[in-house]
Amino acid sequence: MNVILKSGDSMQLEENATAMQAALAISEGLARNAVCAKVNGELVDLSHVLKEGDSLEIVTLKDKEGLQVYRHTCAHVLAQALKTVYPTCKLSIGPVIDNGFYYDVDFVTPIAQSDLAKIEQEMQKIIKSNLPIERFTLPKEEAIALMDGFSENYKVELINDLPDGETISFYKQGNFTDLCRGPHRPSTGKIKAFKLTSIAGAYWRGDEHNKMLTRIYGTAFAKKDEMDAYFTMLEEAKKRDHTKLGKELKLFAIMNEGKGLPFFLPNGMVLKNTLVDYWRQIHTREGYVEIQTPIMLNRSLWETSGHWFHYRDNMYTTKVDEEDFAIKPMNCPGSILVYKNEPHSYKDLPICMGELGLVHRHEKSGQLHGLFRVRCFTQDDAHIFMTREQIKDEIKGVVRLINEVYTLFGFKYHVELSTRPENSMGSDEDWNVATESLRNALNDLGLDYVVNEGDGAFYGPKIDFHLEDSIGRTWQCGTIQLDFQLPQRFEMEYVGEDGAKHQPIMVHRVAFGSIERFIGILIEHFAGKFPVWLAPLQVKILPITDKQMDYANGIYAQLKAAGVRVEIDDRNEKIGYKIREAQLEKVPYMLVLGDKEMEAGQVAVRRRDGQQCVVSVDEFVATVCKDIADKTAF
RNA sequence: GCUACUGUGGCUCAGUCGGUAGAGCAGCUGAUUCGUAAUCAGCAGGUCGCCGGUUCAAGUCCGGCCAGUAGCUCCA
Repeated sequence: MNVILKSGDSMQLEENATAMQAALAISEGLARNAVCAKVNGELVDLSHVLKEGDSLEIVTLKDKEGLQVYRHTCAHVLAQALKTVYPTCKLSIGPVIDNGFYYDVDFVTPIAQSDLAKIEQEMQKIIKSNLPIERFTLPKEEAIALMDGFSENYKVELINDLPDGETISFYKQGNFTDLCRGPHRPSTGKIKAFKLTSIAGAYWRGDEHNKMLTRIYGTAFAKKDEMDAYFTMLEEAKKRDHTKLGKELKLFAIMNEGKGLPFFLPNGMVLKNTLVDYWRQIHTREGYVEIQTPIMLNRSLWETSGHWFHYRDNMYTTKVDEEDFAIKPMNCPGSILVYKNEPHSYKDLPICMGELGLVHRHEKSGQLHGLFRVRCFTQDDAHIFMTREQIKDEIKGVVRLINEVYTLFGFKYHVELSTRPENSMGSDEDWNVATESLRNALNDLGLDYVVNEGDGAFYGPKIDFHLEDSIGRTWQCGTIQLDFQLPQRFEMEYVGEDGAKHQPIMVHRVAFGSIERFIGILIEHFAGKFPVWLAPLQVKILPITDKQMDYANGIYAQLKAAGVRVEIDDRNEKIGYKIREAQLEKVPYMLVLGDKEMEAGQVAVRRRDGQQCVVSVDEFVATVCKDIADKTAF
């Protein structure tokens, strides 16, 4: 018989040959590295029997799918080890995730992190005994009976939810059998490098009303050095953790007196203000006006907006003079009141109203994390009020602006368009116009984007920006959301060309998202080594002895006059000590001043990255000023 | 909020079997005036997160609370 290979060539095989036999026929090396096969686009075991005309691809560990299957097999080894060490535990699910795998297990007595070593040892034994992994199938009823016999009630529940009449596949290795779609590597001995990394709680089926099971995380790699590289990468990520750097560089602090409520320290405040200055500059250029609305408004406003009923649990409220108030969790209602403060004509539109709004949201305590998830943060919010016809061009303007911001910081990003969800409000026509406008705006700009069908907000479709930091993690920051609901609830209007009243379309948008979160991301992205224009301290002058103090003071004054953030380290310390300290503070420029420089009217420049040069004072001032003006990074 | 883990001077951490706390850095004082990542010496600094319990005796064991970390759930 013949099968078609990935290359398009056909290969002749004996009748009833397996994928493994096909791999062997191609080459012994391929057979050795084979994890599973892809037959007619579906992943199958190597023991899969081929048929005439099948398309065949041998999957190895080099393929993403091959690595996933490998890790999945490792998850089964984990499960087998758990059943050996803890015979009374009950297994639930054990899938592959981005960098490894996990297994959710219900233990009679909880296990601890320290038990992982013992489990790993048992896994090693299973790997060493190189048990063959065999697939078999059963009809649904028998499958349930089998799992019931093992008292695996979670597995029984899973099978029960599968469609009637379906045959259920199982994988057996030694005395251990697990419900599984497969495929798997042919034997347990194929696992080379693995590690159990952590344990955590996880709800059965991801529902917080269900029992919490113990999740054991692990990872596996084809080779040990690949795994070592992975753990090294994690260590690197830890070094740039913004909570750690935030403390070391004295940028911000979160005190016990207010959890999730960050304090900005002087250095962090410089960073924040610099970002805000930049934000104002580009928004003014784009024709935005800026407003500020109160942090707290009365109940009737929040009833009109709907927050009082739908967002109550997350709002901080208070009662003053018998009247209920809420601290704003969002800026939009305030912005709408500003719009409604005077009548509008179609000639006024679009109105782009920006607000750096401080919002408070009572997020659950367990989800707070550094500056990434806080209870009080500043949104670089703006609302655009416009006519239906203006949607596309306005969206394009916002997308361009967000692109400009992310590009400046060197972030790559991807865009997602979310469309109408099931329980949405507004007419079909509104949704179509809006969604098409967003789509056309993205198409016009030639941007690639993913569509999330039905993932929009109930009040309108949206575009989200997910930015990628320097080590490949993604964060959702910018969003552009169309809103049909609030203009209606607040009875917003403008007078059209026809003299009649019309309802404006409203857009909510943020570029940074939350300034706090954005700063957190910047800290990690730059590992604390901010570009000169953002660095809290840009230049540190280091006189070698106090003989150079007058000279240092002169340079200090000159830099200060040029608007540079500069300090002199005038302590009686050796130059090596001063350099070390400035280096740890990650100051972009250090100026070493000794007799030589003083006599020549020069400065010895040491950059944070180790580069050194000697230049005239004027030349150095010009360099720094250019770095700041151009917002360049090094 | 849930599960697990953690909490010792400003920071990083040690503290054995329960016997009432230790280092380095930072700080202060003095000496040193020095050429590209730590000069030397001295001083000072802690109710061991908080509250309660067990014990002759608790940083250490137990319980509750507070806070942090990882993950889950959530982020209209």
